[in-house]
Amino acid sequence: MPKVKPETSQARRDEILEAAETCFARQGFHQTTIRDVIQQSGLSAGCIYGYFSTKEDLIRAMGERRHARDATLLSPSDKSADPITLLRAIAREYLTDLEKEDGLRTRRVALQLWAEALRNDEIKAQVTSGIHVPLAAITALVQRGQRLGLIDKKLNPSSIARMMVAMFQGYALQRVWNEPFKAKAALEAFDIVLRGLVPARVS
Amino acid sequence: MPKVKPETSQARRDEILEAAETCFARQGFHQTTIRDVIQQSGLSAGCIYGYFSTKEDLIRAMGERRHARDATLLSPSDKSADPITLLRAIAREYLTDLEKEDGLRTRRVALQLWAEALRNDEIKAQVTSGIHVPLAAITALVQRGQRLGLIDKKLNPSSIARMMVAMFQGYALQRVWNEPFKAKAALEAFDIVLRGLVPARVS
DNA sequence: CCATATAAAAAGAATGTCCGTTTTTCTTGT
DNA sequence: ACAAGAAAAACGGACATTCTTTTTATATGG
Repeated sequence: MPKVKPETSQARRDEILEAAETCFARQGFHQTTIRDVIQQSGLSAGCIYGYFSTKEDLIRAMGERRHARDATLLSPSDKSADPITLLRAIAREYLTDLEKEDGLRTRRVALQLWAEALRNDEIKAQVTSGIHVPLAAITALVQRGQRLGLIDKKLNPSSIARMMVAMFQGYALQRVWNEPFKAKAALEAFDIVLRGLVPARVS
Repeated sequence: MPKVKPETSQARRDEILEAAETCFARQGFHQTTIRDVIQQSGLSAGCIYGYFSTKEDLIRAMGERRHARDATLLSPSDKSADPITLLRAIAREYLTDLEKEDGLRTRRVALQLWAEALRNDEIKAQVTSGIHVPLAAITALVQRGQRLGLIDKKLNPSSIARMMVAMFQGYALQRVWNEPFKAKAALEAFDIVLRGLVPARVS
């Protein structure tokens, strides 16, 4: 019974996704034709449709791939250091990743997905769940900081989390438009926020 | 000479843009067909192509329209109140506008434009110039604040401006995805940033 | 260990729909 | 009445997808 080894099959799939990502980053989902993906991958129509039933399916798979990547990026290093330090570590990791050249392609696709989420519920679920993970992590950190007295107890943890995530996403936007972006400067700006979190000193 | 009055002509143009905006907000640029716009507007293909030479042209005009709207929204009220208050006023205006239901349609189109900017240089120019106006305004305010001793002189004004704009844009993203968004909570979070700006007290 | 049969996988041509745009015809304002 | 504006039909091309043919990998029999 001649069936190709699963690892080979998986490799082909990745090959196709890789080619598709290149095309999508360059031209967007809807300007990219299957022919483009064919050309980029060096494969054929029949082959691609063996792995993805439809172009939409390919986009969905693209979303999954991205989702997985970001989930690992923004999850807090589980060390039980103090919350402020951990927040800063998360920001640092995200912002330096943003600065890297090779993350650009990925982030261009991410922006496409953000827009796609407006009209495709499945993509939207991917995108929002991709947000909720870091939201929850940051919220938990802030709460811990409050318990430790490092962060003003009057502040709403989830509002803070939303603000930080908004910042990160906004930076990502500026980055893909090739606006001047320096992780160092962005991190300094993030420190301003951290400074604003500390409880007012009673005088 | 039977030519329609310019005001009528302008009204038609707006009518078309209005219909297009509805379609674009609903389905995105590339899922919207000219036929959709025809149906939505109740006009005809010939008519639309009399006002816009091409679909791309329609998208470009859409971008201009949005650009104009946002330019007025984020420009600082020119009063010479203290910079911190003015920053807060800008944030307040933007965030409450974001909360309004009728701004949603517009912002959905904005997100499409953000993605479109990746592959269309004209749109990209619109988008980035739409950013640079508030960036400059906020930078100037921060500088004034520093001169007045209200803001820590060690901070880089344009980094701060970029951070704030990133925040605003990120909030806009969350908003169009129907994530829970409350202008009040967002403004409180913004106040954290403002608090972080004040110079460290010498003790 | 090689040869071969076989079914999956890939290639490449073919198909039919849909869409942007143009052209032609009709309507309307002045 | 007449030219411009608008409607509606028509066109050509491109695209996603399918279908047919060819190739390839593997399991089995010698």
